[in-house]
Amino acid sequence: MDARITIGQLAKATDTKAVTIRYYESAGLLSPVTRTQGGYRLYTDRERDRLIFIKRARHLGLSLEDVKSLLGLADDENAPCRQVDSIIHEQLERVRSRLKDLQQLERELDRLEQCCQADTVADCKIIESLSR
Amino acid sequence: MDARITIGQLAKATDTKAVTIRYYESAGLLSPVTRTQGGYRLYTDRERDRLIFIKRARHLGLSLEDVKSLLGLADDENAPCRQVDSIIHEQLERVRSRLKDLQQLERELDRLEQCCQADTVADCKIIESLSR
DNA sequence: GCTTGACCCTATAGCGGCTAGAACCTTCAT
DNA sequence: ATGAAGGTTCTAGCCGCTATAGGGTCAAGC
Repeated sequence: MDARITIGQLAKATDTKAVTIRYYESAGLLSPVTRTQGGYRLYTDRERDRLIFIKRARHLGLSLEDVKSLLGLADDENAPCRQVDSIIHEQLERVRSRLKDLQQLERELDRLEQCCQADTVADCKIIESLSR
Repeated sequence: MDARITIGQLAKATDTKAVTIRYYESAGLLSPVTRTQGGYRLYTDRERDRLIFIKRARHLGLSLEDVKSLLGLADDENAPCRQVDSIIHEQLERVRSRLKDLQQLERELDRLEQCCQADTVADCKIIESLSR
């Protein structure tokens, strides 16, 4: 336990790119425990778990800012769960709103696609529809 | 007819910001017919219509690159409609794929939201789920 | 003709979340 | 001692705008 791994090993272990890990560091999400004399970043299981947490949260579509908040809350056992809830809830609302937009878009594109049987742009209903 | 309007008037007429119009110009989508001696851009109805076309296409979620292609096709009466179709079709596919992802996401977020009734982060199922 | 104020100009930097590249340094096995 | 593999920092690019700074132009009213 407490084994130290380099950024490349951490990257492989979590299926992340090393550049992305460095980027998360610059964004204040994940720091190496220490460095070698030559400046190589070193990580432990703790950071690996943290990175997995980050990836799962990102997979939910959360912004890095939200992920940062979640990490802060996760670090404090006494933090009110309500704040976690509200981050998730707001994301759910964003996703639902985006879904509505996309469904509307799908209908429009589908209608457009259906309506054109022409050969040339001169008779193209799609172009016509965009030009009105 | 053939009245010349400034960028601000075009912006108001099409509900676009002047900076955005300039940006479209820099992207090769829309140029003023001419300029005043002092360098002010001047537009006619033709550019207004073109900008409306751009806005409609953007509203369909098309990239500026795609919009540019559509404009090129629209300018050529003899261009094959097939190319227009395929731009629309590919966009529809992208939208459908994104819809699938988002629906999956909605389910995950919904599940997460349901499962947490705790007071503090120590018992929070959401955090637990992210940490596993 | 002159001033005022609304409008316009260019150039540059920033957003988010990475990704790519250059130019260099470290580590480790042989 | 050497060479390959992997690490370092820094800078710039992607998309589609948006914001800011620091200036110039235009039309109207006096």
